[in-house]
Amino acid sequence: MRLKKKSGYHHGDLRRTLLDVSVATIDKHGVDALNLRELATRAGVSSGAPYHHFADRAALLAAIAEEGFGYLEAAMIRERDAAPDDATSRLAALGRAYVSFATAHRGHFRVMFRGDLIGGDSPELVQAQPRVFQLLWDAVEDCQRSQVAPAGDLQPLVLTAWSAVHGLATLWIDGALPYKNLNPERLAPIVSNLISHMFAALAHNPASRTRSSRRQSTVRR
Amino acid sequence: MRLKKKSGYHHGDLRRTLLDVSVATIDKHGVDALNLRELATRAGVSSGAPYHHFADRAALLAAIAEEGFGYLEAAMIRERDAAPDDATSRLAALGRAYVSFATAHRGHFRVMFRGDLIGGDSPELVQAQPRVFQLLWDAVEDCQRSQVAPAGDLQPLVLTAWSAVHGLATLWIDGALPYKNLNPERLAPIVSNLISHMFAALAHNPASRTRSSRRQSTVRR
DNA sequence: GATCAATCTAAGCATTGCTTAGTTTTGCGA
DNA sequence: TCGCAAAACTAAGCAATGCTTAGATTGATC
Repeated sequence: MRLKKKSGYHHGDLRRTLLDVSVATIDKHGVDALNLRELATRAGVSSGAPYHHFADRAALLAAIAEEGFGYLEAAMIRERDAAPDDATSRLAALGRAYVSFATAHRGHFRVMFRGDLIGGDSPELVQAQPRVFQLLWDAVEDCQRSQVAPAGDLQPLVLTAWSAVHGLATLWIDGALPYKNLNPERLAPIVSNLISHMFAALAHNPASRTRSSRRQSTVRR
Repeated sequence: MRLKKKSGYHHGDLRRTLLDVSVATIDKHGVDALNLRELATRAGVSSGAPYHHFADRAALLAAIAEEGFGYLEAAMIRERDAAPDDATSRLAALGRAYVSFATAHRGHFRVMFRGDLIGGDSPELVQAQPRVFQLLWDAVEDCQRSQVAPAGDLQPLVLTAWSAVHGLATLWIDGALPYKNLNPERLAPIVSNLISHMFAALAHNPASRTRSSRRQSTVRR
């Protein structure tokens, strides 16, 4: 990953090269290992050149995050539309796409939720995340309409589904899972299985209304 | 958070002070904002002093992570033992404790899973995480024994439970949840509800065997 | 009371993010 | 085609920060 410059002085597509080299570095060594001077050297330019394409390091990372959300959204839509045409299958497909994206694009994923690094100023980035979230929200709502998710407040359901896939992706990427035998291929069916049955099972369990307003009447005043 | 030195030259308990000030800074501004020189100034010592207590920045962060795992383990045990004496309630208590810890000790939690920062060398740290994991594992196993979790391979069940609480905690801490009305108090019942019913419901759903060996016989050769 | 280890200070080196001033190239209108 | 303004890049350097080194101060132990 050291895309060379073509002519002498002008690089040709330095912005693209910087993004690619950065993502590869972050994938291999983490965000903190990304060094703008070394990055410039690897891209074949001087250390000041990147600043003509990105205001600062945070802006570079924000661009990576934005790109990542774009890829993620596309992958989720693709998998969802390729899934069988029932609400549960489509939600499961979204979950699988989420985890698959994280494991396959570690470099992007490692940046996408680091609000502390990228300082959520970029307007494109601010809009990218809610779009992904909306996909999930709509799918859960479909499950509810199809009565394969419990009635009631949608928020806890969406939160549960998102947390499960996000947690799995995060733990995997951080290398926190104490399983040696766990590769990304084995992750997908776990997600599938989880999502497919979780809401369906909950829907038939009368105790699982999700409104949090189950205060006991004795406590009420 | 600027514990002063008592006498003139020697601080008294610099190590403790460094940890406390660090955690407070990380809680407020993130790990990347932690600056050893400013840290030293805040603790009232010169910029070289911290290196007599921590080999480098990574070692300081590792100490914070280790401390965090200790607190987390204690909180989980406390909540579990205070819960009603059935497997489901105890697992739910573990989950609540996990999320509560994360929101209440953001400074610690932000470091605990950043293997890229702390370089997993410290032997105490290496042992701390599996202990927490074991708590979860045992609780899920109890659920299985009590038949409130599906039979079969335990790994996907543990993974699901852990992912859900870890994801919720992570999303919350990263400020990624697009809910304005969501405070830590509202998180706890969501976790409780999720954990309490997830496995129980799954246990009665015959399609949810967790062994991933459900290849169709037609594909088998 | 002397000695030694632990703790701390002062000073400085190397790395890295970013800026500034000037150079080279490209694109575009006259 | 010419000329010029904007874009892209280089070279040099400042400031912040992690870490090291040499030496000063303190507290503990015999």
